[in-house]
Amino acid sequence: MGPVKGVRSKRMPRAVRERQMMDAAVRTFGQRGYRAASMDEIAELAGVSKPLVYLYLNSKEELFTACIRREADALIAAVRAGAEPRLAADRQLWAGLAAFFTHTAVNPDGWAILHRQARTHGEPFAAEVATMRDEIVAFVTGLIGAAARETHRESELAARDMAGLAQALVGAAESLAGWANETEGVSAKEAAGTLMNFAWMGLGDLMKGARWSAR
Amino acid sequence: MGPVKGVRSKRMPRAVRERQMMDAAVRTFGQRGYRAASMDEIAELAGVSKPLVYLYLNSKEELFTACIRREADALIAAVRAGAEPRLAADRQLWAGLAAFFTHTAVNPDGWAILHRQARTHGEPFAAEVATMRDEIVAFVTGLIGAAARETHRESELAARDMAGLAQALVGAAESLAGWANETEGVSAKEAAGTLMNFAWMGLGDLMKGARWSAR
Amino acid sequence: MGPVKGVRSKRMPRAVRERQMMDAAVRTFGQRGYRAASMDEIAELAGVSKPLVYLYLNSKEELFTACIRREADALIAAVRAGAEPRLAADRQLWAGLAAFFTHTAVNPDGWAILHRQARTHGEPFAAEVATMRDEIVAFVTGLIGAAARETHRESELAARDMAGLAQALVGAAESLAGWANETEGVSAKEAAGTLMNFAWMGLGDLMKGARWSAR
Amino acid sequence: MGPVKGVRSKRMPRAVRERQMMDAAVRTFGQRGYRAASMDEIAELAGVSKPLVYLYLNSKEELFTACIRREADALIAAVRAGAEPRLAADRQLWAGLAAFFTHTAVNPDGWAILHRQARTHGEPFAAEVATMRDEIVAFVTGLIGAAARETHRESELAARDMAGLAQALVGAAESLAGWANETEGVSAKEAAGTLMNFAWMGLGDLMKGARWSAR
DNA sequence: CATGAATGAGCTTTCATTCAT
DNA sequence: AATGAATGAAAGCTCATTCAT
Repeated sequence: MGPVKGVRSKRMPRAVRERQMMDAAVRTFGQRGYRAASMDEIAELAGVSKPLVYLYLNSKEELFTACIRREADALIAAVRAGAEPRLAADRQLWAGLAAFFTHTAVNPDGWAILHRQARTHGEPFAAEVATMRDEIVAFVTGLIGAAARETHRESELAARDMAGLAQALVGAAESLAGWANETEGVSAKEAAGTLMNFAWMGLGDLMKGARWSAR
Repeated sequence: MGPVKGVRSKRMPRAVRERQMMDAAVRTFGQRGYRAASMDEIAELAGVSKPLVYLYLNSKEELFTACIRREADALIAAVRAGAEPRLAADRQLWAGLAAFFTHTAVNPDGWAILHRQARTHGEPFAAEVATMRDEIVAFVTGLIGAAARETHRESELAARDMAGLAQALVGAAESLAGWANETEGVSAKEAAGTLMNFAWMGLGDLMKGARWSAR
Repeated sequence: MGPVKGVRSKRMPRAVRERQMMDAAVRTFGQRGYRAASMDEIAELAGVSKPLVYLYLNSKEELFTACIRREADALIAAVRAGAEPRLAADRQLWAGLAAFFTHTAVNPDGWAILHRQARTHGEPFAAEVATMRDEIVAFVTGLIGAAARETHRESELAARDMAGLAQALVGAAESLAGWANETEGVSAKEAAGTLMNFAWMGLGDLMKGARWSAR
Repeated sequence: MGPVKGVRSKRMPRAVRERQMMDAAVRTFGQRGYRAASMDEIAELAGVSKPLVYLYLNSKEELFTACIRREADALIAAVRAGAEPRLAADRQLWAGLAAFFTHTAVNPDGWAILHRQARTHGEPFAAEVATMRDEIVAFVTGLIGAAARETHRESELAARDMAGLAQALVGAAESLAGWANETEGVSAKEAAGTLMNFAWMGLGDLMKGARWSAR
């Protein structure tokens, strides 16, 4: 089971300790929020004394920034790993969404930090996460453009339209991530399916009985 | 000109004073966040002494809750007022979205409280705003259902599907609200149009050149 | 006897409280030094809570600066009050020295702040007290010049020589202040007499053009 | 080139290591002050780990005391070496002063420790440096007595007067040391000359029995 | 001989909240 | 109706000091 959280286990190499601290910080920041989280609590959860946290991570601000970066990188990596580039664009989108829902479900504190906390506590942090979100939006925009080219020789979608659409899609995904994690029995794949139906087919078509499917 | 903010003017009826305090609180909470906002700052901005804030609003927590309620009610009212019930369901949806984008653009501090702060600072506040969001989701779900009935005798959309779709739609709207407020020259109606295209027509149709229009 | 130090006596006008705090701060800083003095100790000695000290004096740094200024002003005022301008220059100097020794004897903590602490704890504070010392040096330089003119039509003392002499005289006075305060039974007037013997008889010869030389 | 400061070089004899540490400590204490200097900084500047500093010097307090002693001994030695006992008393005094000004100019951190820091941070340290100062004052008192005997068979200077004069002279010297080190282009010999003018010409008259009086 | 890992204790500062008038 | 005066409690951060290797 590894060392029990909250109990001091002495003399570990720095890298290990640092990981423990970051884990504790992500959990505490995710659940309490940046301001409400105290360094005392983080240190206790990590099973170390407060000075050690400062020795390794320097300050609350730097610690939070480090958490944001770690979680952002992990999320991006998960999505990219999910969306295999050999697939068709719409299938890539579906797979990316599924990976996204899976990752956020498995890693709720990290998701809370990125989605809620970082954007609520001042420019430096918000900028950090905005960079990551922009990366995802760009990724999605690229997929939409690719899909358009695959489907029709001459797409009628202007660049600015695509940006708005990508914003809407990402926002919808973020919202569904919360919903899926809270609603009993909604799996990541299910959520991804719902969103693909919504995004790809549109409400109008859905009402006529049309459905998007992986093939 | 009315009483200048930040300057003490004596002896006003309670209702007026209370309004001044709430205005100051919404602005301060919206810009600083719940924790970073200090009662000192709120009192000063309201032009009253701190004990008076406590006399009327009891505590920081209650004050924040009161702000959430006031802003939530105002937002719901704006959306309901926008979506005239005599219109067709899709037009109602469009009108409601336009009203939503307009209200959030005009009232950014209130929107920040609802969208960011309340959800980030603990259950009691999150629950408060969840209630409002559920109300909006229910409203949207109702519109989707109505549209389905208007269009086809037997809708194939199950209740649970509709809930997910409504979640996605509301999330997309929230995301676009931020995007529209930050992006130069994107009006509320434009944002509503973008979202209707996305939601009603779907990416698939959009690529074929189809567009949703108010008529 | 007034309110006993260290015991809380409630609800006093701000000016009174502020004076109590400054008194406590001068005493604590003077005896412990800037760094070793804790705001806790100052607050306790002043008979108030720590937050009140911050409310009125803002920070440890500002509090220390305020102490320096207050004590510097008091010392300058004491010396100026002692040296009646109607007297001959040498008598003015004697009177000023006597006032200086008296003030430092009566006010040892204030003197410790100016002479020891302020100069030992960083530029901002050192600059503050340097200003005052320069004022005193200028005052003494003026007296030396006046005495020279009174005694001999054409003084042979160059400006730079006088600056050095004034530095030496002030340094000697500072040193004697410590010695007189520590040595049993040395009064302020006695110390002033000793220093006048040392300084004046030397100066008197200098003014006649005499110089000591290595051979 | 010798080992570069701040870089670890392994396995040196204890005496060498200890010297490096003391050098680093004198510099750090002299520039930052006793409290503001951190053992971390000292260890880093010495190029060793903190535990080694503790192993050799035991504690911050002992380290500081050791610095005071070393610098005091060095200063005394410099002054004694300067004042050749074969010379006449006034020339001895001049030479001693010149040596003093030279040593403090060359060794500003050591002088800061003795003159400023040690006297500012509590009895134990102040006592340490007071011993050294007393030694210098006694040395000067001896010179004054010798000069008096050389000049006049029966000196009219009582012992206590001489103590006061020596205090004044030493204080003047301390003050001039600061002035000379800060003022562009004032050499040690020049400062010694200024002080001899000030002091000796006055003392010369005193020895002839002259006295300044308030009337 | 030498150090990486770790902490107890203390400091400055802030804030929500109340009392006496 | 309204406020100047005051505080308990806690938070971020630093530092001298020690252990285990």
